[in-house]
Amino acid sequence: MTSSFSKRVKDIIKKIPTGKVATYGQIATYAGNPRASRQVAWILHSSSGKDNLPWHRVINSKGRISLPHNGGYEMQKGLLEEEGILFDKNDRINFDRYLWQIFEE
DNA sequence: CAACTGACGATAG
DNA sequence: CCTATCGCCAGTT
Repeated sequence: MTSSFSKRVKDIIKKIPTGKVATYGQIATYAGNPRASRQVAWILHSSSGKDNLPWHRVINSKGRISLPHNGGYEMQKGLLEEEGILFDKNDRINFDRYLWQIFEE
């Protein structure tokens, strides 16, 4: 079942520092598969509530939340704002300020 | 083993 | 900005 990839992804997500966000591509890349961004999303669905994953810190490459406005979008946005992550008027996150510099750790 | 599924990404128009 | 398409990969059925 849990191939090392999935485990690594969960591990990485847990390491995202408060006040920072990461993209699916980033996580997938860091986990060893630059093209497995979909699995990252899938894993979030699979175990965001089971493990204590800060799923709200994971966004898409556009700097936006992928969830529909009636399916968690507002909740995720609220959680991020509580951590000090603000959105611009296009509802996008400013990568220069909030993107997790994953290779610095 | 085959088909299907995704909270994606990049590209093309 | 938008939609349409294809690629990619792990996990399910």
